[in-house]
Formats: sequence, C-alpha cells, structure tokens
Amino acid sequence: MSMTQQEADFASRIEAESMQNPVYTGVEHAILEQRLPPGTRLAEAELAEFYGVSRTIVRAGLQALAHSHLVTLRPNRGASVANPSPREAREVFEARELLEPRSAREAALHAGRADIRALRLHAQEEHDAMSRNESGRALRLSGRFHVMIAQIANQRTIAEIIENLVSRSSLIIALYWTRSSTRCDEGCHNALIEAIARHDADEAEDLMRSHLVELHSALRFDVSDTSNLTLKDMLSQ
Amino acid sequence: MSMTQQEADFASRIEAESMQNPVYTGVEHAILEQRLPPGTRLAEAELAEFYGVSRTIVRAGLQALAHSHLVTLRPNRGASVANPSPREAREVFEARELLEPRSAREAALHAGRADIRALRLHAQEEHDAMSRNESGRALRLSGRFHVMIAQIANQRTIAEIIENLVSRSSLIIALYWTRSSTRCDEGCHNALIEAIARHDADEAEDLMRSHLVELHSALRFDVSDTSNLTLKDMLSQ
DNA sequence: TTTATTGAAAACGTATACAATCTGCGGATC
DNA sequence: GATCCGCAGATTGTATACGTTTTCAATAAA
Repeated sequence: MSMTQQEADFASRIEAESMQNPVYTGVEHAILEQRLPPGTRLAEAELAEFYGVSRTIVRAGLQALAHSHLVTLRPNRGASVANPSPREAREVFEARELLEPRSAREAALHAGRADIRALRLHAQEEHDAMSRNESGRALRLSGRFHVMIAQIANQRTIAEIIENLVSRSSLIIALYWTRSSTRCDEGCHNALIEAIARHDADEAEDLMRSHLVELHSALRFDVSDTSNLTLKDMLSQ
Repeated sequence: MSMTQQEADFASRIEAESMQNPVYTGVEHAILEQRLPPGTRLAEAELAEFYGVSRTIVRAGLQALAHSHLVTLRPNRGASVANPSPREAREVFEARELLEPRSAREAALHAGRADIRALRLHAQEEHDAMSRNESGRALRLSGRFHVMIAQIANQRTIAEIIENLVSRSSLIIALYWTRSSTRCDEGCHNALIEAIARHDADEAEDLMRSHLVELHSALRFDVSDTSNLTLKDMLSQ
C-alpha cells in the first residue's frame, strides 16, 4: 500500500462513512445545538421516516453516535440521547483541561495567517449567532472554535479526541449549566485569538486553561428537567 | 431518568453492543495479537462465514472497529486492517506520553491491595506468555497492562481514550517496531508495579514517561513487508 | 385504590434479497 | 506490444421481511 494511500486513510476516511450518513449528521447537529435534550428517545422507525432512509442507515448512524458518546444504546431498548452523569461531566472537563491548554500552545506556535483569519471569522459568526439570540447555534459554534484550535495545533489524533470531548460538553452544558448566557465565551475566545495571533504560546496556554476552569466551575450537579416536544419538532430546521 | 440508570449508562453500556459482537471481539483480538497484519483485507462474506453470522453483524462489527481506528473502511471498497502512517504512529505515542504518565501518578495514589494483586498477576501472565514464545499474546497483554493502570487511576473517560491509543499501538508496533523482543517491557512493568505498590506517585509518573519514550524511540519509519497467509489462518485460535 | 396479569401493538435484532459498484480478464484497436 | 473498452464475477450498499423482545394499557384480583 502506497504512502499516499496511507495518508489518505489517516485524513479521516474512517469517519467519511458516518459524515455522509444523514442520520449521524442530522442528529449530531441537533444535539450540539441542544434541540435534542439528554434522554430524548430516538426511535429507529421515526428517524427512518424523517430522513427518508431505511432502518439500516438509521442503525449505522446511531451506532456511530454511540461511539461518540452522544447517544446511548441499550439492547432491545433502543437509542436515546446520552445523559452524562455528574461524574462523566467532571471527567470530560478534566480531560479537556489536560489536553486543550497544550493544544492552544501548539496552535499559537503553528498558526499561519489563514488560520488566524479563519478564527476571527468564526468568532464573528459566534457573535452574530449570540446577538440574534440563536443560543443553540452559538453553543455549537463555540464548541467548534475549540476544535479549530486543536486542528491548528496540527496534531490530528489529539484534535479528534478533543472534538469528541467538546461534543459531549454540549450535553453536559445542557444538563448542568447554571448561567443563562455564554457571553463569557466571547471575551475568552477573542483574547485567545489575539494571543495566538501574537504567537504568545504561554499566554494562549494560560488563557485556554482558565477558560476551561471557568466553564467547568459554572456547572452545578443538581436536578434538571427535560421538556417534551416531539422528535420531529426537535430535528426540524 | 434515575441516577442509577445514568451511572449504568456511563459504565460503558455503550460498548456492550460491540463487546458481544463476535466479529468485533474476534478481529480485535487477532489484530492486538498481530495475527492480522496491517492492510489485511477483511471481506464481509468471508468474516460472515467464519463467525457463522450474517453480513449485518459483520458490518456492525467492522464499523465499530473503524471507530477504534483498528480498521479502515473505504466506500464500495470494503474493510481492511488499518495501516497507520508514520505521522499517526508519532501522534499516537505523543498522546500516550501526554496522558499515561498522569494516569500512572493517579494510579499510584488510588491503588488498593486488590489492584496491586491484579497487576502482579497480570505481569506474571505476561511473563509466562513471553517464556512460551507466544509473542502475540504477550504484546496484547502488555497493552492491557497499560489499560489496567489507566483504569486503576479511576478516570474512566481518560482510561477509555488510553485503551484506544494502546490498541492502535499494536498496529504501529507491527509496522514500525525494530527490536526483536519486548523483553524491556517486563522490567519496566515490574518497576511500575513496585512504584504503584509503594504509592510513590512521582516515581510511577517518571517510570511511565520513560517507558513510553523508550517504546516510541524504538520505532523506525522505513519500509515494512506484509506476509500473505489466508484470512482464516490468521483468525483461527 | 393498588397491584398483578395478559395480550396486542410497537420496537428492536438479524437474515436475506436485490441493486449498485468495483475488479479483473479477454479481446479489439492503434 | 501497449492501451482501451466491455462484460462477467465478486463485493459492497440498502431495503425489507420476519422472529423476538419490550411496552403499555385494559382487565381482574387483592
């Protein structure tokens, strides 16, 4: 097998199958935007009808989502949106605090002009979503910002791990978030971009660490309620 | 949803589906023992016949293996054992060097008597496998040793990430390993157990770090050949 | 009122059928 | 001799059928 083949494999051909599965992409999108709250039941037939595919495709998508910890599968009981425990929530943020500061450092060292432009553009999109009160979209974009930094750090393996942890954070925030707005994100993210643009590795690392600690400390592990819209409502748009 | 339910979910009900899929467990086992070298084609019909299940089960198992980066899926071209690039190999070990020393530290702090007994027993099994010249088995057990430490550290999220990185390391070693034996493992692992038994966190962390650096430095990224046994031969026993 | 039972409907698990795509070889063409 | 079709066989992709399990409401008993 040639090296180009090998590199192509590594460039995430692995996920290609999932990424063009409408169930995977649609449900993931809805979870990241908190339109599908934790615990929501995901009946196979309902998803099959909504996306116009057979249950075969639905099951493949749900299995992929289960591997990302966004969905829980229980034998003979079907799928539901994952419901991370307080312990899992704490562990996910501990893992992020271990990995992301180093990624921010590497990003500051490796970022090119195009990377910084992309980050600024993304921050603008986040800002727009916030000002239009599209809080779900804002949350998803906020997560993607962290993934972008990990990708700029040019360590695909770790970037992939971070991407997964960030996705799970959306569910954790849905369950345990106390503050009404994510406005702190805007300042933190902008400060991070400036540090990266200056190639100030120490500052980027510190900013990322404190940003994550702040997020983590805003979680409260008491009860939370789930509303009851229909599955179709939550997937639409 | 009750808290016990939630905790049960987190206790990896997610992987339960995969773990009782004979294709997943069988092919994973064979890859970890290097009976299935990188690049080996995994035809669905062949696996279906060997395990006595339908292609439905085979496909589910292969998709799960692809998510673990042990198998590569290419649309309309089928599955083959993953062929990690030098870059991926480097990144996997970099990630391990970032995560595992901290896990060893936590394991030293948290290990109970039962944990230490299990580690010693496991080291004995590793030793036995080596002395019986079952190098594949020895390699798989050596990987499991690292996973055990991560589990003792009591951080399931990170333990799961490490488990995945360790699995991929078996493929990397198959491709890029230069030394004939893994005898260095035996000494390193025993020293680690003693440090953990003494609850010497600093020592455990250092030993793990140097162990991983040693493994990493024994990789050579030039050509390598793949033999050509039949799939059935490699899966048997 | 509460609890237990039970049976029908709904949902999941697996196998299989068929369509779409790829592979490899033989033959035609240049 | 090399290259380019083109078809047959093999392989993967998707839908569907059917058996099994679960769910839930209606009924009966305590």
